[in-house]
Amino acid sequence: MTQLRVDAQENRARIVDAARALFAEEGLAVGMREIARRADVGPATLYRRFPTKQDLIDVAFAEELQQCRRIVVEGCDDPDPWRGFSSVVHHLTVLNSQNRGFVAAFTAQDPDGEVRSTITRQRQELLPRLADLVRRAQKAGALRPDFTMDDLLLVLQAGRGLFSVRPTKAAARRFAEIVLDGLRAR
Amino acid sequence: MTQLRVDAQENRARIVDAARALFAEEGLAVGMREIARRADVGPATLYRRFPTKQDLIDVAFAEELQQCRRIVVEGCDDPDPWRGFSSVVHHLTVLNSQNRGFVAAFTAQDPDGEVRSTITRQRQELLPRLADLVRRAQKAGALRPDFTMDDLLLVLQAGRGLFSVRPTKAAARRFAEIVLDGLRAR
DNA sequence: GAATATCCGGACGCCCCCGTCCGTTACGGT
DNA sequence: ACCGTAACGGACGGGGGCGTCCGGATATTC
Repeated sequence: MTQLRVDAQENRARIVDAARALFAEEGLAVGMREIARRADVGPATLYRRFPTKQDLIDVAFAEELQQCRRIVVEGCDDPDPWRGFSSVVHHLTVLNSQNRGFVAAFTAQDPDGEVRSTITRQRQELLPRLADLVRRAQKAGALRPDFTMDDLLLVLQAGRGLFSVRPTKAAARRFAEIVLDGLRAR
Repeated sequence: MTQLRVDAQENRARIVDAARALFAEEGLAVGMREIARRADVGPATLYRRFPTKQDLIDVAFAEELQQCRRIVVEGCDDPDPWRGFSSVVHHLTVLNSQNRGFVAAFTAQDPDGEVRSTITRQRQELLPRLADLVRRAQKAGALRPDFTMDDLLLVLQAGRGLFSVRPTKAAARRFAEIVLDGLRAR
């Protein structure tokens, strides 16, 4: 791929924008057609740039992925492990609540092959870091000792349920607050 | 409607069973066709008995609705309001986790008319009771004073997110435990 | 064992999505 | 200004769900 023609670049950009918006609002289940319509582009153009929905997902969530990465890295670098941990939970919960598709994309296993989408790779890098953060927070006596990584995924997954009502940031923050109070060591 | 012919009764029963199973496993979005196939019945037969999906939902969730009602009533009758409250949260969370469709059906507003499905009526009866339980638990100093009914719905909605992973009872129980620890007054 | 009302399900027309093909448009280098 | 080619999108065949209709099958009644 040398260089796209400028009109093609514009179309590609509009497609990515549309996909971002629709994935965030409606989730990953939106049809390719709907994305194309929103981008004001024919179906063929969409498929030409992104033969697979996964290709589109990878590009559309690149920004969120960076954001996610920043949240985790910053949390892990915090000298106070509990503050780092609660910051991660808080921010990831809010991020989820603002983007219906992202957690789905982040959590989804890619079908049994070696496909290894960008997102999968990121996940594999971030999870061990989080596990370490959890360990440190527990050692510091701040995080309940029976906490496991499964619990973390549990909480993040639960955040997805918030979408059934209204994806208010306030609601997400409140939820994170309650959960974090439940996770603190007594 | 006088009395169904016995073969028709059998078919109706199989339809309800199929709907119950599919709603629980897949959610309310399952197609009428799929329900009919699972019940080993033609589409027309399904539509003859249940012209609307809501009709089918009402009948299919009758049992869960009773169960839900029992959970709430028993919780409200508990002389220890915190024990009652936590029992409600715990059991409703587990109930949710076992049934993808139920919370959706219970939460859904019926479209702006006076339709008033059975489920809607139940909800309108149970919510005030819960509000009272919340008030008593707070007065007893067991439930965090800033708790609101919105928080309760928030938590129950969040429970729906658990379905994205695996609807284990254990996971649901664990989630309820964490949340309840977060809701307890300090 | 017929007569009859009840009930069944295959089939229909409609709509929408899927991924692809190909005739047309318009960009960009000369 | 011209031309080669990248890029476009309407249209296609296939598949599936929707709610309904109607000719045939079956339970019930006498």
